[in-house]
Amino acid sequence: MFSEIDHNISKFVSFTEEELNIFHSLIDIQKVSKKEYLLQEGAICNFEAFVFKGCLRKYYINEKGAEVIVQFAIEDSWISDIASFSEHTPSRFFIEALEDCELFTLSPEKKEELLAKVPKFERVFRILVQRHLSVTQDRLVNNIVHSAPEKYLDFLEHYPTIAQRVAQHYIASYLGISAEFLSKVRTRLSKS
Amino acid sequence: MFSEIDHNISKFVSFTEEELNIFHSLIDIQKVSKKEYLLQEGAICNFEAFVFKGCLRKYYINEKGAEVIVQFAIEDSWISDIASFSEHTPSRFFIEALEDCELFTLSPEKKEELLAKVPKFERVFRILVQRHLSVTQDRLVNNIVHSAPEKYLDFLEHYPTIAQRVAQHYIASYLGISAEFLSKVRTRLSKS
DNA sequence: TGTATTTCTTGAACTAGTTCAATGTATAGC
DNA sequence: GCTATACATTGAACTAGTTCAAGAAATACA
Repeated sequence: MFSEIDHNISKFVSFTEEELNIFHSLIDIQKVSKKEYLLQEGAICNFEAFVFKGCLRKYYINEKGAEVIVQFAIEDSWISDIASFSEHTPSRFFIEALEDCELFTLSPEKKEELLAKVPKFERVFRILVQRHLSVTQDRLVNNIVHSAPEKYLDFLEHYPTIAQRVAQHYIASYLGISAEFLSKVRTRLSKS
Repeated sequence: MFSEIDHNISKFVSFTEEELNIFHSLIDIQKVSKKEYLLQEGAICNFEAFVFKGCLRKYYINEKGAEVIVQFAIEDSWISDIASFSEHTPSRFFIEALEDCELFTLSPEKKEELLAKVPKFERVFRILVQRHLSVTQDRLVNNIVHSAPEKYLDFLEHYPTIAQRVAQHYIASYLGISAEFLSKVRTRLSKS
């Protein structure tokens, strides 16, 4: 049951049985059904969640009232609003389950407790954030420079499983293009 | 001489005199003249640099041969290529001084040494990366959703000093719009 | 199984932003 | 102070992407 998350954190730092037990005692299991929300705008995000089953989207509503998807999370990935989580400020984001999900969650208090008891976790979280930053920077650059077809192909390459699991208009929102145009891009691509 | 950098890291964690001395003994001072490069594409980034004087840009060259600026760094900010730095892989980026600069730099080896001697630094670096991630995420979202005038106004608001210090076509590149269009946007904005 | 709802496609009219080329304006270095 | 070079502006022609509206296809679920 803990094998996926143990594997995920052990990519960077190795832990003893004992240390992993402490970790396990501090994380909670949470189930979220499809269409349920893990986080609502205005709430303070009190978790860092590791997905071990299911798929979620994180989005916000812009000034024009449109949803803008900023992240999809599937198995073996983490989702949270770090700014809200670490500074205890209200979130701008919604996190919604797109499928029935099973998650491990860590609260700010338990995270501090974990860091106090097993300081090695500072390193794990630093590296996790670092990787997340690297991915976000790539995505930013990708987004600034590439045309819609390029962005879509890039998405397919990076997230082939997500592309099959979520509705196309969600992908359009994630890529920052209109759903109609994505559809046109797809037919154009399939003709070549 | 160390006061700026000490202040920068002490925003998150407080240190004893002793700990700061260890830190100071491990960082190097480096001067870079205008138009000189701190990092070239293909090289392995062997530093995390804190700018205490001057201004730099980080960019890469895309498939079409165009420069794409991904970051400006001025006083009191950090610049590096984390992916290359932490995984010892060749960088895709150039980092060029736009003015004469003075920096503190930390090599991967000395960073490890610092973390070993003063583990509290894990926390500092985790929080620094976390903040950087937060800023990058905002920028990404901003970029996906906003029109050129909105992006430019947003830039002016967030980085008023940079806007005055660097050439306009660099700002255009950072915003992901053409230099000509930025010029048109500016005249349009000044007429209202 | 049938119906409601959500998702996807297509076309026509439009808009934001690009590209290219030409001209004007600063600035740095000698 | 002059000249070369880098930087900024403007206009005209173009292209990528949007918006709106309507219909088709897929899916969910009672």
